[in-house]
Amino acid sequence: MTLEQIRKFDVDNRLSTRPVSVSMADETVKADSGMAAKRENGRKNDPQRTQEDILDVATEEFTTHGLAGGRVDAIAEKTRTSKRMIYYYFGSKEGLYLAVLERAYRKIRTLEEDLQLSNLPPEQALRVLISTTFEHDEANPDFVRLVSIENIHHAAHMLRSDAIRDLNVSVIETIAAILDRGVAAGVFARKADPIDIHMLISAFCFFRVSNRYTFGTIFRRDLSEPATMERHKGMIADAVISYLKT
Amino acid sequence: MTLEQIRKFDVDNRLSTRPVSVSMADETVKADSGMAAKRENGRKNDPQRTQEDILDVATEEFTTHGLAGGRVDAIAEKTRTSKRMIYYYFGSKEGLYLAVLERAYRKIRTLEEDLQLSNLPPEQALRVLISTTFEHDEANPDFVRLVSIENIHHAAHMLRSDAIRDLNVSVIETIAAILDRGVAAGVFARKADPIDIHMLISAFCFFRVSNRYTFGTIFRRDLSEPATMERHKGMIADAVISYLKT
DNA sequence: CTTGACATACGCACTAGTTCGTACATTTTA
DNA sequence: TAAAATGTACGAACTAGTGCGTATGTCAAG
Repeated sequence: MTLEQIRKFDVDNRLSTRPVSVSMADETVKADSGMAAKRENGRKNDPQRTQEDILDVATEEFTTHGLAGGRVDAIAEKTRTSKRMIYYYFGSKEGLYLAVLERAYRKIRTLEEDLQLSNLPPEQALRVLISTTFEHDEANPDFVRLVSIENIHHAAHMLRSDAIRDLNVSVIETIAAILDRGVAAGVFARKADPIDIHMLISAFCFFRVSNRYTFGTIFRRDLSEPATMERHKGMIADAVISYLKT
Repeated sequence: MTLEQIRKFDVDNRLSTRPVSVSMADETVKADSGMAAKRENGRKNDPQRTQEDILDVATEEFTTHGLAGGRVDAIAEKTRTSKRMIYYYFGSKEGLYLAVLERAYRKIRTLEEDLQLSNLPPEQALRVLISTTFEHDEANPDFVRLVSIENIHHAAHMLRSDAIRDLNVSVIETIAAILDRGVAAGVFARKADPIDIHMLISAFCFFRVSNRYTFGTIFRRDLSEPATMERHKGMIADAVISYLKT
């Protein structure tokens, strides 16, 4: 009971925004807005680089050991800076974790946006989208890991971040448009729910990466092998499309 | 560096089998073999019940907080016994976690075995199998959680347990038989790999549960709603079958 | 059917080592 | 010189694991 309370307090308490902990929000703005001259010459003070460095190391640590398993001291050691700086910039372990999570989400948003699918025929557009999702998850195991960890924690941290919630909406709109065009053109027989379709695609792509180890151990199969990857990519695309055509 | 070493040492060191820690293996045997008279009357010494009690609480703790996040003291507090007993029976935190994991796997093995699918027509057999998988994952979020946690730890604990590895093989044989019959009967056009098909089914069913929180948060959708469940169950079945028929 | 030796089951209270976080001092930049 | 950035050393709380003593049940001998 006492332990539970302490643990809960710990989590709730992380809301207190430390001096610079908000700097994550305008990070990019800062970099663009004028005085980024420090980075060029090999001077010393370089907050942006320091923060990025910390985030890189922290991502690695958290994705490998989980949130509770990740050690702040271990992160500090692998950084070119000190533990003091982690707390200076991110306020707390949870603050750091949240920053890692937000950065991971921000990274993928950009990738998903510049897909021009509206001029492709529906079926082909869907295949491109599936291909992209597949390759994205395959190329970003860190992201997959973080999402898995978030789920273990009931998405508690994601709830606090408005930024994260608003992201994947665009994917749904893209899918919805493709489905509508497909039905209108008569290539898709079924009027499916776009979120369901997104889930069908996402589940497979995500699972391949998230459950790589247990699945690989049980069935003694290396899921990262190129031939296997190609076969799987084709399978999920065929499955989705044949489903929509039925 | 030092921290890493210590952590690794910690993990490796848990192999040492404590006096009674093997009792998990012949747990059922013990219970059946004669003197189980203790349990009936409300006497005091009751190893089986104590161990079960500990495992119940530990399952809850680990699935909620992860392996590193789970606290032995917290488990001990919620048990009707003491922390000393946890170490008496399971040797270490990792030992306890492993016991939890094994029990979870053992539980599902029994369910999967008594499915008589060989006399059903292929398509229907597959639908029943998919239905079963779907409902199993839905009904056992603890199991799903544990597998997710195992993946974060690179399936390190599963590797040590021979018992776990040998389980899911039967599912593959079942699927292989169905696919063969389907192709022979001409209802399935495609000669698919049974492990791939298992993955396609498993991924969706698993993802619905494992990513419930993040998915629910992003798309504001409650995946445990009956109507949604039924729709999803139908979707994955239709997708798999239409894929095989194409 | 007692009695006593012995093994198993159990609990209190403690320890050694971590782990997050911070107070204080110092340097760098503007 | 003020403000931002950084390093060092330390502490309070937590956490896995244990030493030691007690209770409970078993079994064999008297």
